Amino acid sequence: MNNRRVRVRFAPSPTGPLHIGGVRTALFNYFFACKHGGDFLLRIEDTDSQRFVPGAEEYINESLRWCGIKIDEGVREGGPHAPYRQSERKPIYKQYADKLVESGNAYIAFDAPDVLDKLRTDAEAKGEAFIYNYTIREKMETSLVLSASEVKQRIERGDQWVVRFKMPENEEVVMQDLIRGEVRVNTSTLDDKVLFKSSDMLPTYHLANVTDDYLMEISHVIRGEEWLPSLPLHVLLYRALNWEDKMPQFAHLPLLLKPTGNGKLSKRDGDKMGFPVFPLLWKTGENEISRGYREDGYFPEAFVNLLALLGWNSGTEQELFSMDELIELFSIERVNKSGARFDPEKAKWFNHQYLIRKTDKELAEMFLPILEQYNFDVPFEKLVRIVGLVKERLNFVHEIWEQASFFFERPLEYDQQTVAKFWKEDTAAIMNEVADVVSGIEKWDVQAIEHSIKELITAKGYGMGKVMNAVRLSLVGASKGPGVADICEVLGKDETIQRFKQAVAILGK
RNA sequence: GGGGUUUUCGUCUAGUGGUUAGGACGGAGCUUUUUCACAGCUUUAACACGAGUUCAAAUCUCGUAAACCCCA
Repeated sequence: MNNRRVRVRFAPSPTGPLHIGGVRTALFNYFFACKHGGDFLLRIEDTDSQRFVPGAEEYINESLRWCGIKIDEGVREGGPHAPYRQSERKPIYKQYADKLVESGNAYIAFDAPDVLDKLRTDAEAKGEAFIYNYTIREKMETSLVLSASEVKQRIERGDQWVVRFKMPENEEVVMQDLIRGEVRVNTSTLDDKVLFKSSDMLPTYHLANVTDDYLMEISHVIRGEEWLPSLPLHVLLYRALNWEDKMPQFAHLPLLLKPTGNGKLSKRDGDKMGFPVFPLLWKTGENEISRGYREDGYFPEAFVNLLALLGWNSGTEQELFSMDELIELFSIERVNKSGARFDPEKAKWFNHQYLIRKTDKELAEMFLPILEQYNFDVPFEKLVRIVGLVKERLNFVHEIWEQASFFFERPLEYDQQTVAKFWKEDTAAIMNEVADVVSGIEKWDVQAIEHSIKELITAKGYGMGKVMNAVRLSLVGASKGPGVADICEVLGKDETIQRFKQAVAILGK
Protein backbone atom coordinates (compact mmCIF):
# COMPACT_ATOMS: atom_id res chain seq x y z
CA MET A 1 0.00 0.00 0.00
CA ASN A 2 2.87 2.31 0.78
CA ASN A 3 6.61 2.23 0.95
CA ARG A 4 7.06 3.69 4.34
CA ARG A 5 9.57 2.43 6.77
CA VAL A 6 8.29 -0.50 8.77
CA ARG A 7 7.72 0.54 12.35
CA VAL A 8 5.82 -1.67 14.76
CA ARG A 9 5.12 -1.39 18.42
CA PHE A 10 4.37 -3.65 21.30
CA ALA A 11 2.13 -1.69 23.64
CA PRO A 12 1.29 -3.55 26.82
CA SER A 13 -0.38 -2.15 29.91
CA PRO A 14 1.60 -2.63 33.08
CA THR A 15 -1.30 -4.25 34.88
CA GLY A 16 0.56 -7.37 35.94
CA PRO A 17 2.93 -9.91 34.52
CA LEU A 18 2.89 -10.26 30.77
CA HIS A 19 1.46 -13.60 29.84
CA ILE A 20 2.61 -15.83 27.02
CA GLY A 21 -0.07 -14.52 24.67
CA GLY A 22 1.43 -11.09 25.09
CA VAL A 23 4.92 -12.44 24.59
CA ARG A 24 3.80 -14.05 21.37
CA THR A 25 2.36 -10.76 20.15
CA ALA A 26 5.67 -9.07 20.93
CA LEU A 27 7.53 -11.81 19.13
CA PHE A 28 5.44 -11.60 15.98
CA ASN A 29 5.93 -7.85 15.91
CA TYR A 30 9.63 -8.36 16.37
CA PHE A 31 9.92 -10.96 13.61
CA PHE A 32 8.07 -8.65 11.30
CA ALA A 33 10.17 -5.61 12.14
CA CYS A 34 13.46 -7.45 11.76
CA LYS A 35 12.39 -9.17 8.59
CA HIS A 36 11.68 -5.82 6.97
CA GLY A 37 14.62 -4.01 8.45
CA GLY A 38 12.27 -1.82 10.45
CA ASP A 39 11.94 -0.66 14.03
CA PHE A 40 10.45 -2.33 17.05
CA LEU A 41 9.14 0.01 19.73
CA LEU A 42 8.01 -0.70 23.24
CA ARG A 43 5.33 1.66 24.46
CA ILE A 44 3.92 1.40 27.94
CA GLU A 45 0.19 2.10 27.99
CA ASP A 46 -0.32 3.12 31.57
CA THR A 47 -3.13 5.64 31.28
CA ASP A 48 -5.29 3.54 33.54
CA SER A 49 -3.74 4.42 36.87
CA GLN A 50 -6.35 2.32 38.68
CA ARG A 51 -4.87 -0.85 37.33
CA PHE A 52 -1.21 0.03 37.60
CA VAL A 53 0.86 -2.72 39.19
CA PRO A 54 4.32 -1.97 40.55
CA GLY A 55 7.04 -3.99 38.93
CA ALA A 56 5.02 -4.88 35.87
CA GLU A 57 7.00 -2.61 33.58
CA GLU A 58 10.26 -4.13 34.77
CA TYR A 59 8.77 -7.52 34.18
CA ILE A 60 7.88 -6.64 30.60
CA ASN A 61 11.37 -5.41 29.86
CA GLU A 62 13.01 -8.41 31.40
CA SER A 63 10.71 -10.84 29.61
CA LEU A 64 11.47 -9.34 26.22
CA ARG A 65 15.16 -9.30 27.00
CA TRP A 66 15.10 -12.96 28.03
CA CYS A 67 13.41 -13.86 24.75
CA GLY A 68 16.15 -12.10 22.83
CA ILE A 69 14.02 -9.23 21.58
CA LYS A 70 16.01 -6.10 20.97
CA ILE A 71 14.05 -2.90 21.42
CA ASP A 72 14.87 -0.04 19.07
CA GLU A 73 12.85 2.62 20.83
CA GLY A 74 11.31 2.45 24.24
CA VAL A 75 11.16 3.72 27.78
CA ARG A 76 14.70 2.66 28.61
CA GLU A 77 16.15 2.98 25.15
CA GLY A 78 14.72 6.36 24.39
CA GLY A 79 14.17 7.46 20.82
CA PRO A 80 12.98 10.28 18.60
CA HIS A 81 9.42 10.06 19.87
CA ALA A 82 10.12 9.96 23.59
CA PRO A 83 8.58 9.66 26.05
CA TYR A 84 7.34 6.14 25.45
CA ARG A 85 5.27 5.89 28.60
CA GLN A 86 1.77 7.22 28.03
CA SER A 87 1.46 8.65 31.50
CA GLU A 88 4.36 10.92 30.60
CA ARG A 89 2.70 11.95 27.39
CA LYS A 90 -0.30 13.36 29.18
CA PRO A 91 -0.04 16.92 27.75
CA ILE A 92 -0.12 15.62 24.20
CA TYR A 93 -3.58 14.17 24.03
CA LYS A 94 -6.00 16.93 24.90
CA GLN A 95 -5.38 18.92 21.73
CA TYR A 96 -6.54 15.95 19.68
CA ALA A 97 -9.69 15.57 21.73
CA ASP A 98 -10.29 19.29 21.17
CA LYS A 99 -9.63 18.92 17.49
CA LEU A 100 -12.25 16.20 17.23
CA VAL A 101 -14.80 18.33 19.04
CA GLU A 102 -14.05 21.34 16.85
CA SER A 103 -14.40 19.36 13.67
CA GLY A 104 -17.72 17.97 14.84
CA ASN A 105 -16.50 14.39 15.11
CA ALA A 106 -16.82 14.38 18.86
CA TYR A 107 -18.69 16.25 21.54
CA ILE A 108 -18.55 17.06 25.19
CA ALA A 109 -20.92 15.23 27.50
CA PHE A 110 -21.74 16.18 31.08
CA ASP A 111 -23.88 13.22 32.02
CA ALA A 112 -23.57 12.29 35.67
CA PRO A 113 -22.73 8.67 36.44
CA ASP A 114 -26.03 8.10 38.23
CA VAL A 115 -27.99 9.36 35.22
CA LEU A 116 -26.17 6.90 33.01
CA ASP A 117 -26.68 4.12 35.49
CA LYS A 118 -30.40 4.78 35.60
CA LEU A 119 -30.70 4.70 31.83
CA ARG A 120 -28.83 1.44 31.81
CA THR A 121 -30.97 -0.25 34.43
CA ASP A 122 -34.17 1.06 32.86
CA ALA A 123 -33.15 -0.37 29.52
CA GLU A 124 -32.27 -3.67 31.12
CA ALA A 125 -35.66 -3.79 32.81
CA LYS A 126 -37.25 -3.54 29.40
CA GLY A 127 -34.95 -6.26 28.14
CA GLU A 128 -33.02 -3.88 25.98
CA ALA A 129 -29.40 -2.93 25.84
CA PHE A 130 -28.51 0.64 26.55
CA ILE A 131 -26.35 2.09 23.80
CA TYR A 132 -25.03 5.61 23.96
CA ASN A 133 -25.28 6.52 20.28
CA TYR A 134 -27.19 8.57 17.73
CA THR A 135 -30.52 7.48 19.17
CA ILE A 136 -29.91 9.13 22.47
CA ARG A 137 -27.13 11.67 22.35
CA GLU A 138 -29.39 14.60 21.48
CA LYS A 139 -31.42 13.90 24.60
CA MET A 140 -28.43 14.07 26.87
CA GLU A 141 -26.55 16.96 28.36
CA THR A 142 -23.95 17.48 25.69
CA SER A 143 -22.34 20.19 23.67
CA LEU A 144 -24.59 19.03 20.86
CA VAL A 145 -27.64 20.57 22.50
CA LEU A 146 -26.23 23.00 25.04
CA SER A 147 -25.21 26.46 23.92
CA ALA A 148 -21.53 27.19 23.56
CA SER A 149 -21.62 29.61 26.45
CA GLU A 150 -23.32 27.13 28.72
CA VAL A 151 -20.75 24.48 27.88
CA LYS A 152 -18.02 26.94 28.67
CA GLN A 153 -19.66 27.97 31.89
CA ARG A 154 -20.12 24.40 33.07
CA ILE A 155 -16.51 23.52 32.37
CA GLU A 156 -15.29 26.58 34.19
CA ARG A 157 -17.59 25.82 37.06
CA GLY A 158 -15.80 22.50 37.42
CA ASP A 159 -18.46 20.14 36.17
CA GLN A 160 -17.08 16.77 35.18
CA TRP A 161 -17.18 16.08 31.48
CA VAL A 162 -16.02 13.58 28.91
CA VAL A 163 -15.39 13.77 25.21
CA ARG A 164 -17.37 11.23 23.25
CA PHE A 165 -16.87 10.15 19.67
CA LYS A 166 -19.85 11.03 17.50
CA MET A 167 -20.34 7.67 15.86
CA PRO A 168 -21.98 8.12 12.45
CA GLU A 169 -25.37 6.57 11.83
CA ASN A 170 -25.75 3.66 9.44
CA GLU A 171 -22.44 3.85 7.70
CA GLU A 172 -20.62 0.77 6.46
CA VAL A 173 -17.01 0.81 7.56
CA VAL A 174 -14.89 -1.40 5.33
CA MET A 175 -11.57 -2.35 6.84
CA GLN A 176 -8.63 -4.41 5.68
CA ASP A 177 -6.95 -6.81 8.02
CA LEU A 178 -3.72 -8.41 6.85
CA ILE A 179 -4.72 -11.75 8.33
CA ARG A 180 -8.49 -11.77 7.98
CA GLY A 181 -9.00 -9.83 4.79
CA GLU A 182 -11.93 -7.49 4.51
CA VAL A 183 -13.98 -6.83 7.63
CA ARG A 184 -17.20 -4.79 7.47
CA VAL A 185 -19.15 -3.24 10.29
CA ASN A 186 -22.15 -0.97 10.30
CA THR A 187 -21.62 2.03 12.55
CA SER A 188 -25.17 1.86 13.88
CA THR A 189 -24.11 -1.13 15.95
CA LEU A 190 -21.35 0.90 17.57
CA ASP A 191 -21.55 3.39 20.39
CA ASP A 192 -20.22 6.86 21.19
CA LYS A 193 -17.06 5.82 22.96
CA VAL A 194 -15.52 8.05 25.59
CA LEU A 195 -12.22 9.39 24.27
CA PHE A 196 -11.11 11.74 26.99
CA LYS A 197 -12.16 12.48 30.53
CA SER A 198 -11.87 15.53 32.71
CA SER A 199 -11.52 13.58 35.94
CA ASP A 200 -7.84 12.92 35.27
CA MET A 201 -7.44 14.87 32.04
CA LEU A 202 -6.33 11.68 30.39
CA PRO A 203 -7.40 10.03 27.14
CA THR A 204 -8.96 6.59 27.16
CA TYR A 205 -7.22 3.69 25.54
CA HIS A 206 -8.57 4.32 22.07
CA LEU A 207 -7.54 7.94 21.67
CA ALA A 208 -4.16 7.43 23.28
CA ASN A 209 -3.46 4.42 21.16
CA VAL A 210 -4.40 6.04 17.87
CA THR A 211 -2.62 9.32 18.47
CA ASP A 212 0.53 7.61 19.68
CA ASP A 213 0.60 5.23 16.75
CA TYR A 214 0.24 8.22 14.47
CA LEU A 215 2.85 10.35 16.21
CA MET A 216 5.28 7.47 16.44
CA GLU A 217 4.81 6.77 12.74
CA ILE A 218 3.70 3.19 13.25
CA SER A 219 3.29 1.45 9.91
CA HIS A 220 1.77 -1.86 11.06
CA VAL A 221 -0.32 -2.62 14.08
CA ILE A 222 0.02 -6.29 14.95
CA ARG A 223 -2.04 -7.11 18.01
CA GLY A 224 -4.33 -9.71 19.52
CA GLU A 225 -7.72 -10.55 18.13
CA GLU A 226 -9.39 -9.08 21.19
CA TRP A 227 -8.85 -5.68 19.59
CA LEU A 228 -10.65 -6.48 16.38
CA PRO A 229 -13.99 -5.14 17.64
CA SER A 230 -12.45 -1.73 18.24
CA LEU A 231 -10.88 -1.54 14.81
CA PRO A 232 -13.83 0.38 13.28
CA LEU A 233 -13.51 3.06 15.94
CA HIS A 234 -9.80 3.32 15.35
CA VAL A 235 -10.23 3.57 11.60
CA LEU A 236 -12.89 6.22 12.06
CA LEU A 237 -10.60 8.15 14.39
CA TYR A 238 -7.85 8.20 11.78
CA ARG A 239 -10.36 9.59 9.33
CA ALA A 240 -11.77 12.14 11.72
CA LEU A 241 -8.31 13.39 12.60
CA ASN A 242 -7.43 13.55 8.95
CA TRP A 243 -4.65 11.04 9.33
CA GLU A 244 -5.98 8.42 6.99
CA ASP A 245 -2.98 8.58 4.70
CA LYS A 246 -0.77 7.73 7.65
CA MET A 247 -3.00 5.03 9.03
CA PRO A 248 -1.09 1.84 9.81
CA GLN A 249 -2.06 -1.48 8.34
CA PHE A 250 -3.69 -3.83 10.82
CA ALA A 251 -3.17 -7.48 11.59
CA HIS A 252 -5.13 -9.21 14.33
CA LEU A 253 -3.49 -12.31 15.70
CA PRO A 254 -5.51 -15.37 16.76
CA LEU A 255 -5.93 -15.91 20.47
CA LEU A 256 -4.10 -18.40 22.64
CA LEU A 257 -6.62 -20.77 24.16
CA LYS A 258 -6.66 -23.01 27.23
CA PRO A 259 -5.26 -26.55 26.84
CA THR A 260 -8.69 -27.99 27.64
CA GLY A 261 -12.14 -26.55 27.97
CA ASN A 262 -13.24 -23.25 26.56
CA GLY A 263 -11.84 -19.77 26.70
CA LYS A 264 -8.60 -17.97 26.35
CA LEU A 265 -5.55 -18.89 28.29
CA SER A 266 -5.51 -17.38 31.74
CA LYS A 267 -3.38 -17.27 34.82
CA ARG A 268 -5.52 -19.89 36.51
CA ASP A 269 -4.99 -22.55 33.87
CA GLY A 270 -1.33 -22.69 34.60
CA ASP A 271 -1.78 -23.15 38.31
CA LYS A 272 -4.44 -25.76 37.76
CA MET A 273 -2.74 -27.77 35.07
CA GLY A 274 0.80 -27.44 36.24
CA PHE A 275 2.45 -25.39 33.54
CA PRO A 276 3.56 -21.78 33.46
CA VAL A 277 1.54 -19.14 31.65
CA PHE A 278 4.16 -16.49 32.27
CA PRO A 279 7.63 -16.15 30.83
CA LEU A 280 9.18 -15.31 34.17
CA LEU A 281 8.38 -16.06 37.78
CA TRP A 282 6.05 -13.49 39.27
CA LYS A 283 5.45 -12.84 42.93
CA THR A 284 1.99 -11.53 43.63
CA GLY A 285 2.43 -11.19 47.34
CA GLU A 286 4.49 -12.61 50.12
CA ASN A 287 3.59 -16.19 49.50
CA GLU A 288 1.74 -16.20 46.21
CA ILE A 289 3.82 -16.92 43.15
CA SER A 290 3.15 -17.72 39.53
CA ARG A 291 5.58 -19.97 37.79
CA GLY A 292 7.65 -18.80 34.86
CA TYR A 293 9.11 -20.60 31.89
CA ARG A 294 12.57 -19.38 32.75
CA GLU A 295 12.46 -20.64 36.30
CA ASP A 296 10.86 -23.90 35.24
CA GLY A 297 13.92 -24.63 33.18
CA TYR A 298 12.92 -23.73 29.66
CA PHE A 299 15.58 -22.41 27.34
CA PRO A 300 14.65 -19.06 25.85
CA GLU A 301 15.24 -20.46 22.35
CA ALA A 302 12.77 -23.25 23.01
CA PHE A 303 10.26 -20.84 24.47
CA VAL A 304 10.48 -18.52 21.49
CA ASN A 305 10.27 -21.46 19.10
CA LEU A 306 7.17 -22.93 20.65
CA LEU A 307 5.37 -19.62 20.79
CA ALA A 308 6.25 -18.86 17.19
CA LEU A 309 4.49 -22.01 16.08
CA LEU A 310 1.26 -21.12 17.82
CA GLY A 311 -0.64 -19.43 15.05
CA TRP A 312 2.13 -19.39 12.50
CA ASN A 313 3.96 -21.98 10.44
CA SER A 314 6.55 -21.85 7.74
CA GLY A 315 4.62 -24.01 5.28
CA THR A 316 7.33 -26.65 5.48
CA GLU A 317 7.63 -29.55 7.88
CA GLN A 318 10.41 -27.92 9.84
CA GLU A 319 9.50 -27.30 13.46
CA LEU A 320 12.74 -26.18 15.01
CA PHE A 321 13.75 -22.63 14.21
CA SER A 322 16.36 -20.29 15.55
CA MET A 323 15.47 -16.64 16.09
CA ASP A 324 17.31 -15.77 12.88
CA GLU A 325 15.35 -18.33 10.93
CA LEU A 326 12.08 -17.12 12.36
CA ILE A 327 12.91 -13.60 11.32
CA GLU A 328 13.92 -14.75 7.88
CA LEU A 329 10.88 -16.95 7.31
CA PHE A 330 8.15 -15.00 9.07
CA SER A 331 5.32 -13.54 7.10
CA ILE A 332 1.95 -12.20 8.17
CA GLU A 333 0.31 -14.09 5.33
CA ARG A 334 1.20 -17.36 7.00
CA VAL A 335 -0.45 -16.48 10.30
CA ASN A 336 -3.63 -18.50 10.92
CA LYS A 337 -7.00 -17.07 11.65
CA SER A 338 -8.15 -19.49 14.29
CA GLY A 339 -7.27 -19.56 17.96
CA ALA A 340 -4.53 -21.92 19.06
CA ARG A 341 -4.83 -24.13 22.07
CA PHE A 342 -1.72 -24.25 24.15
CA ASP A 343 -0.28 -27.76 24.60
CA PRO A 344 2.04 -28.12 27.61
CA GLU A 345 3.23 -31.54 26.43
CA LYS A 346 4.53 -30.21 23.18
CA ALA A 347 6.17 -27.37 25.04
CA LYS A 348 8.26 -29.92 26.90
CA TRP A 349 9.13 -31.66 23.67
CA PHE A 350 10.51 -28.42 22.28
CA ASN A 351 12.69 -27.99 25.31
CA HIS A 352 13.92 -31.56 24.97
CA GLN A 353 14.89 -30.90 21.38
CA TYR A 354 16.97 -27.92 22.36
CA LEU A 355 18.44 -29.72 25.32
CA ILE A 356 19.77 -32.68 23.37
CA ARG A 357 21.40 -30.27 20.94
CA LYS A 358 23.41 -28.63 23.67
CA THR A 359 26.87 -29.99 24.40
CA ASP A 360 27.48 -32.05 27.52
CA LYS A 361 29.73 -29.31 28.76
CA GLU A 362 27.09 -26.60 28.38
CA LEU A 363 24.54 -28.69 30.24
CA ALA A 364 27.01 -29.54 32.98
CA GLU A 365 27.69 -25.87 33.50
CA MET A 366 24.00 -25.13 33.77
CA PHE A 367 23.58 -27.96 36.24
CA LEU A 368 26.42 -26.86 38.50
CA PRO A 369 24.35 -24.46 40.64
CA ILE A 370 21.71 -27.11 41.16
CA LEU A 371 24.30 -29.64 42.22
CA GLU A 372 25.63 -27.16 44.72
CA GLN A 373 22.19 -26.88 46.22
CA TYR A 374 22.36 -30.57 46.96
CA ASN A 375 25.76 -30.03 48.50
CA PHE A 376 27.73 -32.16 46.14
CA ASP A 377 31.04 -31.26 44.70
CA VAL A 378 31.95 -33.29 41.67
CA PRO A 379 34.94 -32.81 39.39
CA PHE A 380 33.70 -30.95 36.33
CA GLU A 381 35.02 -33.47 33.82
CA LYS A 382 33.21 -36.22 35.62
CA LEU A 383 30.00 -34.21 35.61
CA VAL A 384 30.32 -33.68 31.87
CA ARG A 385 30.62 -37.42 31.43
CA ILE A 386 27.56 -38.07 33.59
CA VAL A 387 25.49 -35.51 31.73
CA GLY A 388 26.43 -37.14 28.46
CA LEU A 389 25.16 -40.47 29.75
CA VAL A 390 21.74 -39.21 30.82
CA LYS A 391 20.92 -36.27 28.58
CA GLU A 392 18.69 -38.11 26.17
CA ARG A 393 16.15 -38.82 28.89
CA LEU A 394 15.85 -35.21 29.99
CA ASN A 395 13.43 -32.43 29.19
CA PHE A 396 15.06 -30.00 31.57
CA VAL A 397 18.47 -29.43 33.05
CA HIS A 398 17.19 -29.81 36.59
CA GLU A 399 16.08 -33.34 35.75
CA ILE A 400 19.73 -34.33 35.70
CA TRP A 401 19.42 -34.75 39.42
CA GLU A 402 16.64 -37.31 39.33
CA GLN A 403 18.29 -39.13 36.46
CA ALA A 404 21.80 -39.11 37.83
CA SER A 405 21.70 -38.66 41.59
CA PHE A 406 23.01 -42.19 42.07
CA PHE A 407 26.29 -41.08 40.59
CA PHE A 408 26.73 -38.72 43.51
CA GLU A 409 25.46 -40.79 46.39
CA ARG A 410 24.96 -44.46 47.14
CA PRO A 411 21.44 -45.80 46.91
CA LEU A 412 19.70 -45.19 50.21
CA GLU A 413 17.01 -47.66 49.38
CA TYR A 414 16.22 -50.19 46.69
CA ASP A 415 13.13 -50.10 44.55
CA GLN A 416 10.89 -52.85 45.88
CA GLN A 417 9.52 -54.04 42.60
CA THR A 418 12.96 -54.33 41.13
CA VAL A 419 14.18 -56.21 44.18
CA ALA A 420 11.28 -58.61 43.94
CA LYS A 421 12.00 -59.18 40.30
CA PHE A 422 15.78 -59.48 40.25
CA TRP A 423 17.07 -60.23 43.73
CA LYS A 424 16.59 -63.95 44.22
CA GLU A 425 17.92 -66.59 46.62
CA ASP A 426 21.27 -66.94 44.91
CA THR A 427 21.79 -63.34 43.91
CA ALA A 428 23.93 -62.36 46.89
CA ALA A 429 26.37 -65.14 46.09
CA ILE A 430 26.54 -64.08 42.48
CA MET A 431 27.10 -60.47 43.45
CA ASN A 432 30.02 -61.49 45.59
CA GLU A 433 31.47 -63.26 42.60
CA VAL A 434 30.95 -60.19 40.46
CA ALA A 435 32.71 -58.10 43.08
CA ASP A 436 35.64 -60.47 43.05
CA VAL A 437 35.94 -60.53 39.30
CA VAL A 438 35.69 -56.80 39.05
CA SER A 439 38.25 -56.15 41.75
CA GLY A 440 40.79 -57.92 39.61
CA ILE A 441 40.47 -55.44 36.76
CA GLU A 442 43.63 -53.45 36.24
CA LYS A 443 42.61 -50.94 33.59
CA TRP A 444 39.26 -49.64 34.85
CA ASP A 445 37.26 -48.79 31.76
CA VAL A 446 33.99 -49.70 30.12
CA GLN A 447 35.44 -52.41 27.90
CA ALA A 448 37.28 -54.17 30.71
CA ILE A 449 34.33 -54.01 33.07
CA GLU A 450 31.91 -55.31 30.54
CA HIS A 451 34.29 -58.01 29.47
CA SER A 452 34.98 -59.32 32.93
CA ILE A 453 31.35 -59.47 33.98
CA LYS A 454 30.31 -61.16 30.77
CA GLU A 455 33.12 -63.61 31.12
CA LEU A 456 31.86 -64.58 34.54
CA ILE A 457 28.36 -64.99 33.18
CA THR A 458 29.38 -67.30 30.40
CA ALA A 459 31.82 -69.24 32.56
CA LYS A 460 29.19 -69.96 35.18
CA GLY A 461 26.30 -70.21 32.80
CA TYR A 462 24.29 -67.48 34.50
CA GLY A 463 21.55 -65.59 32.75
CA MET A 464 22.65 -62.29 31.33
CA GLY A 465 19.54 -60.42 32.42
CA LYS A 466 19.62 -61.93 35.84
CA VAL A 467 23.13 -60.77 36.65
CA MET A 468 23.09 -57.42 34.90
CA ASN A 469 19.84 -56.36 36.46
CA ALA A 470 21.06 -57.24 39.92
CA VAL A 471 24.27 -55.33 39.26
CA ARG A 472 22.24 -52.35 38.14
CA LEU A 473 20.03 -52.58 41.20
CA SER A 474 23.11 -52.54 43.43
CA LEU A 475 24.57 -49.52 41.70
CA VAL A 476 21.44 -47.46 41.12
CA GLY A 477 18.87 -48.74 43.55
CA ALA A 478 16.36 -48.99 40.75
CA SER A 479 15.82 -50.26 37.26
CA LYS A 480 16.90 -47.25 35.28
CA GLY A 481 19.91 -45.43 33.97
CA PRO A 482 22.68 -45.79 31.41
CA GLY A 483 24.67 -48.93 30.69
CA VAL A 484 25.97 -50.78 33.72
CA ALA A 485 29.59 -50.65 32.61
CA ASP A 486 29.35 -46.91 32.01
CA ILE A 487 28.05 -46.40 35.52
CA CYS A 488 30.82 -48.54 36.96
CA GLU A 489 33.49 -46.67 35.10
CA VAL A 490 32.29 -43.28 36.31
CA LEU A 491 31.84 -44.53 39.87
CA GLY A 492 35.33 -45.96 40.05
CA LYS A 493 36.42 -49.37 41.16
CA ASP A 494 36.26 -48.88 44.90
CA GLU A 495 32.87 -47.28 44.93
CA THR A 496 31.50 -49.93 42.59
CA ILE A 497 32.63 -52.71 44.87
CA GLN A 498 31.35 -50.89 47.93
CA ARG A 499 27.94 -50.70 46.34
CA PHE A 500 27.90 -54.41 45.59
CA LYS A 501 28.74 -55.08 49.20
CA GLN A 502 26.15 -52.70 50.49
CA ALA A 503 23.49 -54.37 48.37
CA VAL A 504 24.45 -57.80 49.63
CA ALA A 505 24.45 -56.53 53.19
CA ILE A 506 21.05 -54.88 52.94
CA LEU A 507 19.21 -57.16 50.56
CA GLY A 508 20.88 -60.20 52.03
CA LYS A 509 20.56 -63.95 51.53
C1' G B 1 -28.73 -8.70 24.59
C1' G B 2 -25.81 -6.45 20.34
C1' G B 3 -21.60 -6.81 17.12
C1' G B 4 -17.39 -9.28 15.23
C1' U B 5 -14.28 -13.48 14.37
C1' U B 6 -13.40 -18.61 13.79
C1' U B 7 -14.27 -23.95 12.48
C1' U B 8 -9.12 -30.16 9.08
C1' C B 9 -6.96 -36.10 13.67
C1' G B 10 -7.36 -35.33 21.31
C1' U B 11 -3.60 -30.87 20.41
C1' C B 12 -0.39 -27.68 16.87
C1' U B 13 -0.94 -27.64 11.76
C1' A B 14 -0.08 -28.66 5.82
C1' G B 15 -3.59 -28.12 2.13
C1' U B 16 -6.18 -22.33 -2.24
C1' G B 17 -11.28 -27.64 -7.51
C1' G B 18 -8.95 -33.78 -9.02
C1' U B 19 -4.23 -35.98 -2.75
C1' U B 20 -4.74 -43.23 -0.40
C1' A B 21 -6.23 -35.54 3.19
C1' G B 22 0.52 -34.94 4.74
C1' G B 23 3.71 -33.82 9.14
C1' A B 24 4.57 -33.00 14.49
C1' C B 25 3.03 -33.68 19.83
C1' G B 26 0.29 -37.22 22.61
C1' G B 27 -1.67 -42.50 22.84
C1' A B 28 -0.96 -47.82 21.43
C1' G B 29 2.25 -51.63 19.60
C1' C B 30 6.73 -53.76 17.66
C1' U B 31 12.14 -53.87 17.03
C1' U B 32 16.68 -53.08 19.68
C1' U B 33 18.70 -53.34 24.75
C1' U B 34 21.18 -55.87 31.01
C1' U B 35 16.99 -51.62 32.91
C1' C B 36 14.96 -46.70 31.83
C1' A B 37 15.40 -43.75 27.88
C1' C B 38 16.93 -42.60 22.82
C1' A B 39 16.37 -44.29 17.94
C1' G B 40 13.74 -46.96 14.05
C1' C B 41 9.24 -49.05 12.30
C1' U B 42 3.94 -49.70 12.55
C1' U B 43 -0.54 -47.92 14.23
C1' U B 44 -4.33 -44.60 16.17
C1' A B 45 -7.39 -40.36 14.67
C1' A B 46 -9.86 -35.09 11.22
C1' C B 47 -12.30 -31.77 6.68
C1' A B 48 -18.78 -28.82 12.30
C1' C B 49 -23.62 -29.64 9.74
C1' G B 50 -26.98 -28.86 5.46
C1' A B 51 -27.82 -27.24 0.71
C1' G B 52 -25.93 -25.31 -3.95
C1' U B 53 -22.24 -24.50 -8.20
C1' U B 54 -19.21 -28.22 -10.86
C1' C B 55 -17.70 -34.00 -14.54
C1' A B 56 -15.14 -33.18 -9.77
C1' A B 57 -15.31 -29.48 -3.47
C1' A B 58 -11.59 -29.65 2.76
C1' U B 59 -10.87 -25.95 -1.09
C1' C B 60 -16.08 -21.64 -4.34
C1' U B 61 -21.39 -19.73 -2.76
C1' C B 62 -25.44 -19.61 0.66
C1' G B 63 -27.59 -21.06 5.10
C1' U B 64 -27.40 -23.40 10.09
C1' A B 65 -24.84 -24.65 14.42
C1' A B 66 -21.12 -24.28 17.92
C1' A B 67 -17.00 -21.90 20.10
C1' C B 68 -14.41 -17.62 21.13
C1' C B 69 -13.58 -12.24 21.57
C1' C B 70 -15.41 -7.27 22.44
C1' C B 71 -19.26 -3.97 24.14
C1' A B 72 -23.48 -3.73 27.37
